[in-house]
Amino acid sequence: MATPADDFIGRALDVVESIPPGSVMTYGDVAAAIGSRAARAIGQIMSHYGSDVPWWRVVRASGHPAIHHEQRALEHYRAEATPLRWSRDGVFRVDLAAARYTP
DNA sequence: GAGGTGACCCAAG
DNA sequence: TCTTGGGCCACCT
Repeated sequence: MATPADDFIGRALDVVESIPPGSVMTYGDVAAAIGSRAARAIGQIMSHYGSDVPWWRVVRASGHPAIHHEQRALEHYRAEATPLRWSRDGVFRVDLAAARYTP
């Protein structure tokens, strides 16, 4: 039976949902997890369907959260004790070395 | 069927 | 550490 998760979108959302609290994955890792390299497509999907998944656990390869959503993501990181690296300008990024989730 | 867009990735300076 | 340029993939109209 073809469940919604069989679609590219469903799989992407399923991977994001599988990320445990306090951990994060990069867009590229999510794309690779479903057998694709469409990191950008993940972002597009998140912008439309991310409302139903912990999108804040998905960050760029540099550790920066979804652009224009940094403040919102920060609230979740602090609530989940996600390891962060702060810059002198008040800019933060996720410490992938400690928070990157590898299934 | 084709083109434009995007919550991106990588390599080099 | 930051910036620039090019490339890849999937979605939407």
